Amino acid sequence: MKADQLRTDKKRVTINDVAHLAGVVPSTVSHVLNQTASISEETRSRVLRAVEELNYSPNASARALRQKRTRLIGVAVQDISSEFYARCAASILEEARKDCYCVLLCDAAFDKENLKKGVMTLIERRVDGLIFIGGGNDEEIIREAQNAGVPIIMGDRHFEDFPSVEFDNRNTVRKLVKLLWKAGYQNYTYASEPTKIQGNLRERYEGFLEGLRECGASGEQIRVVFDERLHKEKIKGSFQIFENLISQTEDKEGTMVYVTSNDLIAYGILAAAEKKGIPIPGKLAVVGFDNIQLSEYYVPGLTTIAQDEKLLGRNCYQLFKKVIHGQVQERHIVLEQQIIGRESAILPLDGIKESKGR
Amino acid sequence: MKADQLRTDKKRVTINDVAHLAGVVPSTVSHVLNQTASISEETRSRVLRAVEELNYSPNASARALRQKRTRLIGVAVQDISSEFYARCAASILEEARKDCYCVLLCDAAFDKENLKKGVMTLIERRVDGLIFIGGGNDEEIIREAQNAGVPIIMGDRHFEDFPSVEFDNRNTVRKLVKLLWKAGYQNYTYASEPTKIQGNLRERYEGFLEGLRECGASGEQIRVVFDERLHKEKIKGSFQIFENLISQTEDKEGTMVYVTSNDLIAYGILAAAEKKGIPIPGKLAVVGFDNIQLSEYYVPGLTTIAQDEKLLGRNCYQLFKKVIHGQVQERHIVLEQQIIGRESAILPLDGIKESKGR
DNA sequence: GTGAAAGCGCTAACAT
DNA sequence: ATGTTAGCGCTTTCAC
Repeated sequence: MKADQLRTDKKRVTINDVAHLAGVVPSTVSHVLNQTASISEETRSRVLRAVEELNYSPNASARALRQKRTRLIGVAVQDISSEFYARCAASILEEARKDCYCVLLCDAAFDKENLKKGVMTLIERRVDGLIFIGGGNDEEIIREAQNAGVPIIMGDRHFEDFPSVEFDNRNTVRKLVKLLWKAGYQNYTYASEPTKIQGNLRERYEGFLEGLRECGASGEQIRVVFDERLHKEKIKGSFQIFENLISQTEDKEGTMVYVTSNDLIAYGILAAAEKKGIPIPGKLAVVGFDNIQLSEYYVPGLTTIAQDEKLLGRNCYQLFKKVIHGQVQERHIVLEQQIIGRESAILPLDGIKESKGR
Repeated sequence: MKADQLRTDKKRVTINDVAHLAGVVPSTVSHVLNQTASISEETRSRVLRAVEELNYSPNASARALRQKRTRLIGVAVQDISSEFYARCAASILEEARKDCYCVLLCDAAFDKENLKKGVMTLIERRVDGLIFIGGGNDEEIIREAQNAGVPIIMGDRHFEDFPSVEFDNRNTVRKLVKLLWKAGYQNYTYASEPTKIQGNLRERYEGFLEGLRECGASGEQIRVVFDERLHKEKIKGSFQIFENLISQTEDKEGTMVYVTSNDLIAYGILAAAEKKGIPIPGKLAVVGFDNIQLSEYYVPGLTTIAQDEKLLGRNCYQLFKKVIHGQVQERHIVLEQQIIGRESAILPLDGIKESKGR
């Protein structure tokens, strides 16, 4: 036996076996199973009995080859280990399951090469569609899929005119900043991964700046920290960065509020602050992003921005279905985010949701 | 156009097109691409040029149909949204990618019906193997896959004689309890999802009881809480449960230590304790399970048990490869867990890892 | 209402 | 070293 040969050689039951047992011809079995022609009730039940008896399960590869569609959908995420992406994937999986679509997952793990290799494989698999969740700076990979004729959907992201489902990042953060200003915060630090790669991160940052400008904040009141370390191990990176930086804020008059692009980054800052014994939210306040499960119960409760991953996933999937059926009305869907006020940063009560949940 | 018809009808380039352009016959192209025969350097380069020029990408369905193997692997998890399962999946995805295997993910989302439907679809897809991570009480589903002839691997789980990769739950918890005893804790509460479904949870619980028995603890010192609410929304459920229960511990002499089956459950308890103003770890101590990313930075740092998800995933994948190649030596792999002492429960220093990371 | 027949794109055994 | 050929399991015209 060759080393690379599988021992999957066991005979599987085919449509022919079913046909034979039912005393009909394969195409009849196919028609019964797919309801693609009217079959007499008698033959129908004979066929179904044979299917049952042989425990027949149609071969999806053969079907795909013939039908020129696979009922496979590719989902490429930046990092399946992070709660946001995992929830997006879960949502798409849920929709797909109802539909008998299968999901081929591609986890870039923050690495462009991984993404490329994964997407190329998805193309070979002839996925009926490809949903990119997050990411950026990967035009070449998208082109590859585009040239292969794979319908593409962008989730939590925008790229050229590809159909997309996005959150209203800029406006939400602008609104957030205004609330913070109204609450009396004077000094602002924006803490995020570098924004060059991901457009949605850039939008958030711009919303941050816009909001402050509209409030009339001066340059001295604004500090910005972009750091590569905030990409992968966000908490650790954040803790390391702010363990040093944080002391500087103590000199300033008024409270420093940290606006971050991620709850985990916020936790790193909180951890650093606790270590230094800085009172929260008195001398230092923090706002996260994503509203992960823990954020409601962390002490202090984390003020953050919730994104409905389930809604994002569902919309991506539905957009995909529309695209492959050639019925696209609206190509760009924008979803609202929700500002959630808790203890880590005090927000004025009007207009935002106070969700303590307890 | 029929409603159900896709507009994927665009002609894709096939091996015939490549052969034609290169002036050879399809099988030669196949041989070049798969290195399955020796081809003269000259034809080889001609073929490759044609492949390049036409941007040819082989059709995986056709190949699968012919080869009777799909290079598809199914991964079924209990809940992709939780960090543990997501990391396991990420690890398998990483291994599979290197190998040009694709992963079809099935997320049960804690629902047996979901699992069943998902697995049936995976069977139709003719996955070369199926890795179950976690779960239980689903014999019928496993049988279905078994009868379909799909090689099965169990991860973080044991079922009959199926090849498996597990953690040494019983011994780890036994060891943990002994350390807690040695540290002087007198009162113990075990907090977990019900253990009927998942064998590994049962092992942990038994390790807990064994450890305490060996230490000579009396029945009055032991309390056990199994609750359905700890399955899905673990933190919320935990908080709700212990918000009431926790007060009772204040009457007792000595500190109550909570041994839990999950970090999130531990956080629910911590949140409840903080709300009640109970000093940690003075009057109440907590041990988690899984060592999620946040646990190192939470204040107080969470004493917990780390499981190497990457190692689990890798071992599952490698076991799968061995199984399909018919070379299985050891069918059951047991991995060590790691007890990590932090501030939420004090452990004696000897024999365990003090991982503060800062 | 059912059967006959072709073919989706690829690989593998065999022939040359 | 390359070409010929058959066929994987299914669907889908097209006859009857």
